[in-house]
Amino acid sequence: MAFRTRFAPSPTGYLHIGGARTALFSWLLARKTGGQFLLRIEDTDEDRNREDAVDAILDGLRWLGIDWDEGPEIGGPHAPYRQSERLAQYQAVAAKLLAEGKAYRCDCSVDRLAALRETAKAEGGRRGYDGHCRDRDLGPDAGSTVLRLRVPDSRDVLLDDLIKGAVRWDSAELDDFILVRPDGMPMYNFVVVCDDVAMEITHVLRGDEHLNNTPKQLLIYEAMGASQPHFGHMPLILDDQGRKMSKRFGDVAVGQYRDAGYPPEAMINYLARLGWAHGDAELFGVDELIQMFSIEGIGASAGKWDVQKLRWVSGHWLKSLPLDRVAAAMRPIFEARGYLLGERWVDAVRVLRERAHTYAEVADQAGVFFLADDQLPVDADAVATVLAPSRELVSRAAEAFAGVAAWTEAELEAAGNALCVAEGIKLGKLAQPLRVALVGQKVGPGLWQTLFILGRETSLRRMRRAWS
RNA sequence: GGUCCCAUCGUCUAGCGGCUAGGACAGUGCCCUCUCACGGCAUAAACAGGGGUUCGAUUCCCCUUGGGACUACCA
Repeated sequence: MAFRTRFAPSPTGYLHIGGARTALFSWLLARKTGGQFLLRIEDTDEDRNREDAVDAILDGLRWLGIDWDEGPEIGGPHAPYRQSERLAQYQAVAAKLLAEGKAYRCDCSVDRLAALRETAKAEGGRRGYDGHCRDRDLGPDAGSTVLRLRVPDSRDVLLDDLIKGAVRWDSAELDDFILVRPDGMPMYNFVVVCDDVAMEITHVLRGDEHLNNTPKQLLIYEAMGASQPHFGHMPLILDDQGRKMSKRFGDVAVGQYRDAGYPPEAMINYLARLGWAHGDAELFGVDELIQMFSIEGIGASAGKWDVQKLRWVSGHWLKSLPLDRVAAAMRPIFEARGYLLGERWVDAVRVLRERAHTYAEVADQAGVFFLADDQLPVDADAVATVLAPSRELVSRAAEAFAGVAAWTEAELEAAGNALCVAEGIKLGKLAQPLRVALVGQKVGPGLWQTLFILGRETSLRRMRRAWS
């Protein structure tokens, strides 16, 4: 069966990792079943409605490689895909509900409502709104009115959730909630249902925080006489405090991870594994995910965001992706740092990615190759304790390497080993001071690789100068 | 407060009545080695508690406890 799924973010200005994950799961389901994945912008709240806020979300999805079959920018058979442009449709549904007596007008003041909520809370729960206008049958000339749904007095509202299983509510717990505001702007629960019906969505995957909205929406489907889609409420992503991930925690926008140098493949892989499992497998490429993904594999309990594991996953992809892809991703990062890329910069990427976990780490370590000598951060302590006692040796090494015919790792290694034999020392005795001379640090890639990437000229210059 | 959800190593999880409770990240130790990484090997680490059901519960049911979400004329 082909699923029609959707992701319906509100324009917050960034793609939240929780949203990214529900989008990913929904997308995976659509791709797996040969169905469609749609994107819809929930922008009925005029207060926060900016075009660039939408773009940030689209950019995040695009970066992850999540494409949509219908939605902003590409349109589709159910256009428009912005709720702010679908007002007429909601009004038509509202008018029908009103005409059929499924909904009614209410002119209670916000003050009265607030007072009602207060007492309801103080007295221990139940409805906040008392149904005051329920049977007053207010007409169109009643002034400022909201439209409320007539909720059954006390009846079971059942949900068979794809992830949570059977959930039941008593409609007595629900208010005659508001469908449309006095100014004609429809409320969230109402538009969601209208759109999911209109767009023929078959499977709704969304965050757990929406579980309590579901009975209201179920009642709206009933009032509309529309058939309901399947619902799956995904467990939340928690921060290290065990709370729902929020801006307050720090890095909740996928853009922050992109900027921090995580490859999208890593983000996809980690996001997928957080809350979903396929046996013991940990590493998944997108194609594998599409093939392996299943709703049954989604867990019911919330999970904590673990940057350590993300980093490990990222390290895997950094090493596994085609070298040219990684190099292409690295280039702008190198340039942004003002690196002077020599002819062997791709070799540097090849060597460095084996020891890094993110693009940023590669860039950090690449400085020793691409920064001018006087820009290099030199470890003074290393120079004093490791290099200084062996300056003579390093300068003899410079002459030995100067005689190498072809500046290749193999030749360099041969020359280095020959020098050790001639000096009667072990490689370690030569390598450490040499490394400090070459890169100004005690740690770094293998000596032969370092020499090769640095090139003859720079290598010899740094050995001869030896930071003195 | 009310409604709802959740509960296996520190973390992500496997388990779908009978297992020495498995894997991965992180931790620790060893190996590899020109350093740091990478990698390899090893090690430590969990079924929240109490009742049931059952020949037998991590697994099914109930309660307790603990966590979380929601509780707008926001989405």
